Amino acid sequence: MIEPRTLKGFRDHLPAQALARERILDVARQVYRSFGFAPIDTPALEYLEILTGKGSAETDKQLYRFTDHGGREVGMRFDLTVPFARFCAQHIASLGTPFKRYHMATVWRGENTQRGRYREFMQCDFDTIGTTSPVADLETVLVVHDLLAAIGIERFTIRINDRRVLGGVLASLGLADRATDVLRSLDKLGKATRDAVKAELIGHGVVADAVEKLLKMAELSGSMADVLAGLESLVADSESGRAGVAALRAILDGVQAAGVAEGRVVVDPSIARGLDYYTGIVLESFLDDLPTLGSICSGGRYDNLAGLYTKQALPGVGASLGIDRLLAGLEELGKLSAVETPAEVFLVFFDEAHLADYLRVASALRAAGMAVEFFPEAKRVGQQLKVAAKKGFPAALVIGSDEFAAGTAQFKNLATQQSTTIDWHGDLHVLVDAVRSQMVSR
RNA sequence: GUGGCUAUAGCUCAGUUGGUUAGAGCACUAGAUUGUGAUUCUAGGGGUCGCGGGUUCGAGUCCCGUUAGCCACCCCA
Repeated sequence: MIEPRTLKGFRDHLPAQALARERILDVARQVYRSFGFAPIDTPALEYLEILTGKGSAETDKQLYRFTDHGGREVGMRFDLTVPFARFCAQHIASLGTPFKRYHMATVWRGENTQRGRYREFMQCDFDTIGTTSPVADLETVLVVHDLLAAIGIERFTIRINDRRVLGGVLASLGLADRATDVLRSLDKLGKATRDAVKAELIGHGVVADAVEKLLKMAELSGSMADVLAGLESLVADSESGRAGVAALRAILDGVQAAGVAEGRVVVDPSIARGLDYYTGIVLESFLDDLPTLGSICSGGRYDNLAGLYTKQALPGVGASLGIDRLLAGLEELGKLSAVETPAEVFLVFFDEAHLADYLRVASALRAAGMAVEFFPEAKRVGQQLKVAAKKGFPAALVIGSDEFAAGTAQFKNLATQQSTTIDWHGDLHVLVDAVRSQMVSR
């Protein structure tokens, strides 16, 4: 016998989890579409050169790669951004700009696993390309907000910053050439201790005076107005830095105008993001009840998405929801439902002689838009109800020979164990209407 | 990829300085009960002790390796 097992970092999804996943995917699809983003898809496999071209040494290491049967060097996509860049280089001429798309698909990274970190996981990206409008930046933040809210997360925070602010501060400190290292160190504030970050910065050759200024920047706090004012004074001598602060201010004003609750979107000068292609706003979002999980939805603005594949400059802005990390978080917080069925009505198979009647009833309910599971075996009623309750059906419909004779049915609320009698006199329309109203008032 | 912790039934766990045939609760199956999820009672299925070596008269227990999970680094969703 072969031992059944799954690869490290790869997982099976049982119904309870798969239902939760699909629900979030449905919500994401709905929110993206509500802003006019259109769906696309790309292959899981790409020519290796497409994927390795822009990647850092790190992503190259994490790439799943192999030689296919035709001798081609291929790789599995490790994010949705790089394939999208290739996609745009090939198709933007026929799509036109600005172009808004969403893409929800599986990606693979051969890195070490941890809580909320897998080797196979799904990303739900959306991007607006071909425009440098600040409205697109604002809209990106609004989409993330609406998405997390629509998923039903009550406590979350979207943290935004602007690379130009960081760049301005670094330039004024003469650290532009060490930007990546410095930003990565600053990014650890909140996770590592202040002294550890300090030591790391000094290790990067930052002089003590500059270290203090960097920490002062990253630790700016108070009202949003205070933070923005603080940043403004730090970047006073940098034109792009001032532009960055203005952009952040515009986003805060915009989300307020759009009716986003206070505190949901905040400026956090320590948000840098490791990815070095970001050039404007950057954003990360966190579950307030589980900040150590890491960001569940991140993104930002970039100047040139597809420079490796086309001469056409394609600026854009977008973000990505990490649905598997989010699910790991929701599960840890006990916010995932244990329901194992997508159906609402469990139809008990009571009396074998009435099989045809059960099939008619089930069909009528389905035609009316209800999901119905008809139990395939005429086993004991108690057993069938037990199964139904365990799987989380909200309701069961019990119609035995007595009920068929009397033209009635028992509608059983499986959560409260209470039954009500439906008089349908053999008229399926009456039965369907009654079940529907019972489901609603349940 | 580097380092640390962990692994016994479907789940949660017990298992004595190494000593007979590895246990409990819950869950599951059948029956008491051929018309209703509980309770009770009866019977039952299910474990190569993650896997592979080693030490020993004897290993679930000690040692080494390996796989997986978790944690830290790194990076990120």
